Amino acid sequence: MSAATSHEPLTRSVEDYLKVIYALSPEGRAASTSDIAHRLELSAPSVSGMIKRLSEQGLLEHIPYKGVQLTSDGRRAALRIIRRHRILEAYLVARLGYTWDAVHEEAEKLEHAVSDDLIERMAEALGNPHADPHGEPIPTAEGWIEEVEATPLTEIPTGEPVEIRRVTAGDPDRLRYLASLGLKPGAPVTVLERQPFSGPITLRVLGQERVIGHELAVCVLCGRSRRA
Amino acid sequence: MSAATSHEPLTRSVEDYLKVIYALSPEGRAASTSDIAHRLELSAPSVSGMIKRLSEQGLLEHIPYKGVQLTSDGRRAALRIIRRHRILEAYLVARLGYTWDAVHEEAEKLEHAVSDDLIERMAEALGNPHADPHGEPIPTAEGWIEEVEATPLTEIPTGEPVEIRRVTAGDPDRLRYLASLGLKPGAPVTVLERQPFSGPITLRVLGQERVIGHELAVCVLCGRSRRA
DNA sequence: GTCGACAATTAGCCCGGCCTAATAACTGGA
DNA sequence: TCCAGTTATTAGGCCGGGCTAATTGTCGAC
Repeated sequence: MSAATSHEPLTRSVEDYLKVIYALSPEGRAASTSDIAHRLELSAPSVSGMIKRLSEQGLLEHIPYKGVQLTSDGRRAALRIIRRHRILEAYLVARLGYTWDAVHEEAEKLEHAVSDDLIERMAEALGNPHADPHGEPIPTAEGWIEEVEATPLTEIPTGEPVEIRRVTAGDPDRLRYLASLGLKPGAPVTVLERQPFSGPITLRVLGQERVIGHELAVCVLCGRSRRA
Repeated sequence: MSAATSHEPLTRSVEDYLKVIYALSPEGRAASTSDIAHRLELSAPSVSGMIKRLSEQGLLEHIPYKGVQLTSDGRRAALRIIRRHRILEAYLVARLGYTWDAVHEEAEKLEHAVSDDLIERMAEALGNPHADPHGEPIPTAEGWIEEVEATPLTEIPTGEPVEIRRVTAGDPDRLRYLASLGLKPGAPVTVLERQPFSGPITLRVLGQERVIGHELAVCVLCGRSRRA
């Protein structure tokens, strides 16, 4: 345990590692060194070295040649950073006129610099939102995160009216394009037709008929309309 | 010149050095290694080393054993950081409910992380203020800074109505105390009496008579009321 | 069961930015 | 004019966090 419990501030690097490890290890599965390296755009040996340090600090569980998982301390730290990131994104859009395609980069830098106090003030100013502009759930300050179940557009049955919950594209160009079609969280859509073999999908959104490719459609996650 | 013109991003450390060197070298005078070290709470050899690197990068003019001065590139960079810092302070107070004693620390970290874009959005949201909550002038994006002439309360003639321009205390406790007396930028004050030998000063502010010590009074800079 | 492909780790290096200890340069008084 | 004290710089080291090259594990195919 030792260092794990003591609250030495984490470095920027460490925070980035924890974030991607969280993203790469859904439900207790382990993240591989090379996946982490790929996500962070670092060499595998660099990641290997950091993994060793972080497991010595009690933030990771490492089974050599098998992968890593966050410990509960690591998970808590990761969720704190994710909370910062998503609140920042929400604030930038709501209060400073950013568009949803531009916030990620800015939040990526700020998340390492803001104090908890500032984050809570931003959250409060926004009425404690529970999702960021892309529909990603915002963890609470206590480290609880809502599990949003949502289905990619590619798997929604035709004719069933659904609502967009999350858009998982990161690339600004894709986000701008999707927004131009009205495909943003909260928008009601109905899949009209789906071509086989990863073909295009025809849908109705905001009264318009639209066709989008498979690659984009998998980023658009939907669920039944919340308020029935 | 070389590196000076190219816009490689400056590190956090470098930005801090430039800021304090700017603060320590008023009107072309040189800043000494030990003064810089003291302000940054670093050892003198560390500063010596950094000075060498920064002058090689064209940000400083260094005369060994004599001191350093910012080059025009260095000055431009310093003013950019100071702009960020002061706009951040202003924004935090105006939009997120911070008090003027709490903003410095937060801005100190954020100034190294925010983008120019974000800073300009904040400035615009505030109507492009020309001073931060302590009355310090905010440099323009082009690197011009207003020279505010102001006189410490300790030198204001008795009986002359003046207005507070700047409060140069950094310590949160002092700032809170001054605010509790109404001694903030913009407040009209009149010195009623001054005791000799750095003694206390009696003044009228907001219709109240107050007595403050010499040490605090030197931090309160005043000028003739702007709008006559 | 062995072999090859590929993933992961170790070895050894670099750089930024800090440190202490040792040395060198100014400066003001005797 | 020289010496002491102060101030600055050089020497040499450490740590975090990257890198490449070399080595070692793992595992599926034969």
